[in-house]
Amino acid sequence: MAKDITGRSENYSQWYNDIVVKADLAEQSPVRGCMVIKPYGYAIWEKMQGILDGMFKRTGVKNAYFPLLIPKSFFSREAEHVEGFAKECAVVTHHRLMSDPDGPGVVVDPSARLEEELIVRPTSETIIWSTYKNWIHSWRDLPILCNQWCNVMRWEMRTRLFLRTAEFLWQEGHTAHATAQEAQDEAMRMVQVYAEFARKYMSMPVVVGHKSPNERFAGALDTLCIEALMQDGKALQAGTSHFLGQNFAKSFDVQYADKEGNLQYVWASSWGVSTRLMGALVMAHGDDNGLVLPPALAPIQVVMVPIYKTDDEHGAVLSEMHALKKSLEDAGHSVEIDDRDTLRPGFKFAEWELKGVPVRIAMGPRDLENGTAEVHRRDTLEKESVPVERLAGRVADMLDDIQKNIYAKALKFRDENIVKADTWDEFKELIEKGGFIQAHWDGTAETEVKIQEETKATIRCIPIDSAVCEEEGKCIYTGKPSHRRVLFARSY
RNA sequence: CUGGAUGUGGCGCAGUUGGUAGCGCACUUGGUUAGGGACCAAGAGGUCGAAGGUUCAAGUCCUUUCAUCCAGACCA
Repeated sequence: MAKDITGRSENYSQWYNDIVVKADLAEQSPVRGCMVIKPYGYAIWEKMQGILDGMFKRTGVKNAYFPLLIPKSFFSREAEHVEGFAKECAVVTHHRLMSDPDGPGVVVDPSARLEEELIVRPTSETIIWSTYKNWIHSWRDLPILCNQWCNVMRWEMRTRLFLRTAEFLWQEGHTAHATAQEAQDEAMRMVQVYAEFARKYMSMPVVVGHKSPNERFAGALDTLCIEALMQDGKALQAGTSHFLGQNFAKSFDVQYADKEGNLQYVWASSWGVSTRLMGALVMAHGDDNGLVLPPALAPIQVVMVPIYKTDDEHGAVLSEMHALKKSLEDAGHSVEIDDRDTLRPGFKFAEWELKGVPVRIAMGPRDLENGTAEVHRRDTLEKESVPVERLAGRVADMLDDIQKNIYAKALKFRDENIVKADTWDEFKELIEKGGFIQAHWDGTAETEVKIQEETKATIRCIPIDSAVCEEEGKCIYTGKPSHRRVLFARSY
């Protein structure tokens, strides 16, 4: 009911929601548009955080934390930036509650109105740049490479768990540099970090590219992104990295004295990924049995299910399992023994599959007799009987293989769904099938908007790492000359 | 804000021409089971989104209102 790109798609939302809820990742909170991330889901996010954080730090980035609330006036400074966000924000207007004079409960104390409203951050550029002003005086203070892990809030009209929620968790990096080149390099470096993370750890292929001017982040001169293809044929923007030029430096008056003693505005980049990556993970690999987690991000990589009838058998299986667990843990795997005695094995099998645990080991009296264990892998659903002494090695190989296999599978899927369109009719037909379409575009915003209006397709990116796109041609919509193909898709 | 739909135990739903609420799952207890989502028995749980109206009688009809979901506008 979930996957193939040709048929359904109406059921896909349902499938996605089911998995997110049933696999214990998250649920809707009573507050409209907000989300409760449950322990199992959060454990995956923590793994993502840990890996990304390490990758950032290896490039010299340091973590910091800036306030949740931003004075409204800060948003009046950078006109272009404000255009992008100001409309859909939560605003704090009062600072005190009082008992309701007309009954039980509390009301907002009208006398506690703030002189200046505070905005719940939709992103932190403004507060960070107003702070950077104090940090930056000389060329010796640069570059500044800061990241923060935090929550942000955007008052979205329609929300979907992980993919679009009013409040979400993310990291936002904000860097300040002496030269345009350095800031551009930083933006490029970070989008490559995101691409590596997606490919290596999430086992999710991505296309790296530039956003068209229309799709650019408000206030940016260039926006780089990674775009992934979901199993229903829609694209998902999984991370962005912006070259901000001197816009914020000028708005917040951040200047430094260069080696010659001249005052210069600094150059900026910002970059971020969010809990949306969780949604990407679900949609990139999930199947009809539930979630499929890449071993690198699975909170539990191996789950063991004991099978027994009598107490004696239970004890024997369990002691064998504890020994195996130890050897697997010594090899660096995270292992859990599911010893809940109220549930039957079949139920546990189904439940752990739903949660996407990569490898399952079942052991029962039969195995004890033979000195084996039944090993099951989540990605292919194949079972094999493995002698206990070879188990540790087999599991290590299998985890490795799953990580690679689901990448290969996702890559194959994506490559099968990147097609070229050379005429407008062809384009309109292909876009209905889903997937990425490589097509020529005349480079104008008007054409882009027209194409979107007629087909709901947007330019996902102008790829930087695809030689196929470099060629002369004619815009599919206007017929005007074009020097390269760009990537179109319908998207989340 | 525009268009469509839905509100009934924790979840998913049924409820006919109005007659005073029922099913599945989950839950509790006891037992039998256990190598792919067990079964039997007993039990607990709802003033049917809210307010008002029609009627001898409203989950059902009428009015108002609120909420949620889907499709748009906005967006990572």
